[in-house]
Amino acid sequence: MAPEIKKVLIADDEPDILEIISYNLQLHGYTVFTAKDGEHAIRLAQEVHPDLIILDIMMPKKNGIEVCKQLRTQPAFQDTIIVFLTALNDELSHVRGLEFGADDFIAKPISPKVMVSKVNSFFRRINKQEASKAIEMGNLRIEPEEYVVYYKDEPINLAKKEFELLSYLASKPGRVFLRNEILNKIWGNDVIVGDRTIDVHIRKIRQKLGIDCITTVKGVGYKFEL
Amino acid sequence: MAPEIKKVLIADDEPDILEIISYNLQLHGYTVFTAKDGEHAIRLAQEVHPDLIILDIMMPKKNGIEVCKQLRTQPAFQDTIIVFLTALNDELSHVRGLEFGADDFIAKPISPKVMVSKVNSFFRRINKQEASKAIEMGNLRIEPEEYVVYYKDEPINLAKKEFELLSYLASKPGRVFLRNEILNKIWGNDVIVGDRTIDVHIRKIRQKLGIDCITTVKGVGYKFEL
DNA sequence: ATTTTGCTTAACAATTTATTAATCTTGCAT
DNA sequence: ATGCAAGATTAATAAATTGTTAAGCAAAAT
Repeated sequence: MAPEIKKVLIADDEPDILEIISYNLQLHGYTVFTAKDGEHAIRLAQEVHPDLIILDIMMPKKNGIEVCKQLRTQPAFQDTIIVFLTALNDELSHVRGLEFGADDFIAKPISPKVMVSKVNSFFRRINKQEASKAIEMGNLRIEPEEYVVYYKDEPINLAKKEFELLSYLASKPGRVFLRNEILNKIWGNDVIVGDRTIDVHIRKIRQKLGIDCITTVKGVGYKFEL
Repeated sequence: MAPEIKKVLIADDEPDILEIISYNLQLHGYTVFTAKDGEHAIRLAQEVHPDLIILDIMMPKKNGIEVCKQLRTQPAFQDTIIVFLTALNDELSHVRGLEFGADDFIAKPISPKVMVSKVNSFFRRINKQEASKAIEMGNLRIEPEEYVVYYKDEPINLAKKEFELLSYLASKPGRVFLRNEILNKIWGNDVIVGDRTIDVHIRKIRQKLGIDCITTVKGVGYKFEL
């Protein structure tokens, strides 16, 4: 898979908080992006595709809940972990936040140390999500542990990128993955590869599998379906 | 196998207990790591890969059961022995603990002396676990006790590392072991050896066995299959 | 003390995979 | 129909990964 780099986006309108948290997370190996208001956060998120987004609720331009709501409408942010920074005991925000797709909350004020360990635990959650077990559909079975795909119980060997690509698409059958999403996930959004690279890999997968399970959605991306 | 060093991780929120137990175990040749809360324990565990993990149930941040549950989701901790420290007669914890993958319990309070002998016995169990069970597949039989592999009942002498490597791979046929996993298990996660070391050992195994039972998964690792 | 055995490394060969570039197809809009 | 845009294909090339061999060293055995 692409990056070992763990990207965190933090949005808050207090520069001091941004600075100190950002510094501490960087110390622990995270790549941190900071935004000073809601709109900035959205722009940045779309640019760098963070793995974890931390949003202050009260922000200029667009508050955290708005930002979350808007990001969640995009497929690329469906699985991103989004958490809110809230004042202690702000029940209302909690409720509204969960409605709009937040994954969790962090109560303010928070020490950098606690913040780091919170973030660590979010990433453990992310990893667990990704570890996932065998995917099985019709005659096709994808075994992540074996790094092999079976079609009618016959093993088919895919190369690493091919296997990862197929697994990714098959992780949500029917859902269209944008070319950009695929690049981000499999190649990493800092790696720059040509336009046709994905196509060629898709081609090889189709060829090796011999069955038609990857559909092209022109101008958009690819999806897996039987 | 890798280190003769026996690593024990103890998590408890009482510094005194940590200190006295840790001291006594060290006297008996164990390398001890201590954690003061659940999250700390998880972090440490992932870092040092202890052979035995002792968790107090009641801890800040994350209780022992949570820690256990979380570690057990990771393949690397599937076979690690995890035991709980519990207040005497805490039936409920026992039940829940076993559900979440604990191997055993130690009742508090416990004297350092008893603790040491408990730990000793856990390590005997670990050794027994790792030895003793012969793996047999097709014409191939791996005898851990004898440190010998038989092919069609003809003994084949593998060197120590070769034997360990083969046994490890064969412990889960079909499953791909990452190069890193292999290094961790067979060489130890602190030992640094060159890139080609694994390959050379694999080569020798293949050569000596004469049959093709180790498959390379490029960019990923190796797996055993007949 | 000498030999043997096992582990590691280094250098290079071989193979496999990834990427690009160039050339077709195809569907769609004009 | 015609021209374009987006993908598909293919082959060539680059990059990454592994295989192989030989040699040095250290520890164990003789």
